[in-house]
Amino acid sequence: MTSGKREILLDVVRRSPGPVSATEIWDRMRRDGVRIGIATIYRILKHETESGTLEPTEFPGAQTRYGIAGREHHHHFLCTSCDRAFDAPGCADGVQDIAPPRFTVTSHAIMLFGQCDDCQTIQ
Amino acid sequence: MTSGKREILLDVVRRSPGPVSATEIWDRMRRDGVRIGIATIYRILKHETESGTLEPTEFPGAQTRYGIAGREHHHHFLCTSCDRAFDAPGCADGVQDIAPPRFTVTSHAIMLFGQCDDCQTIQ
DNA sequence: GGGCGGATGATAATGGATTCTCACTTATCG
DNA sequence: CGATAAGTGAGAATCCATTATCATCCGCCC
Repeated sequence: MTSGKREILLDVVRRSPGPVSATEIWDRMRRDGVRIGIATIYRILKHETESGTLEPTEFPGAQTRYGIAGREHHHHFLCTSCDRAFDAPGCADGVQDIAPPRFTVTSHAIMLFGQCDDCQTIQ
Repeated sequence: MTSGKREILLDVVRRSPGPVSATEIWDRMRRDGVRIGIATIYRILKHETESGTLEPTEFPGAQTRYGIAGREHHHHFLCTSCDRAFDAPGCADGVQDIAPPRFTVTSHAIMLFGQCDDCQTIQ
């Protein structure tokens, strides 16, 4: 059950600069020569999410991406050129203050869009 | 082409406290006694978006919602009880400062989650 | 080696949002 | 009124992410 593929998958996530989607993981693993099906990717992702190792992040109009769980509060940057997600450390002051009066805020998400360093040198 | 339904739809959007989805508009219009199909809703939404009257906003794991375009910079609150979206005026200081070094930020989105005023009195 | 159970891959199935199709209605204008 | 064009509704079709199915494979114990 604790197969090698699970560890390889986790390594892919750990080495990524931000959360990755099932198909991104799939592509990466196959490119690395690992023979694996998309179903297994989803199986491992589900399992690791339930066991608290991975943490899903939903992006608007995109697949769910997964990152290592339990890290410091942070947000995300989405490159509109290469469509990759990156972690953005920290937060912004007064984020929750913009909520309408009498609303209770339990969590929040900040998403930045633009060009990552790779993409702006190329473009 | 400038049918009455188009104006009714726009009124539904104008009167909403935040962006609304195609099905929310559909439900509302039918409840108001308007006989309309979901296809027409999507047709109008597409047309008004292209003509710059409406502005789509994508929410993580939810349908696209539409609001009146061209208003002041603002963000959104999503009530996790009734699943409605609300406009949240203003912004937070230093939002873009959390981007990784050398990244170019072209836009950003802040999403707050929690209970709207209606839902917290009920629950 | 044989057999058993869990893991796996290919692919079919599902679910939900959106778009397409097409027959039918409505508007326009002479 | 009559004819043509535009608008519309119902439902089929599509698209995509995710899940289910099931035959096969692999490791392990006897």
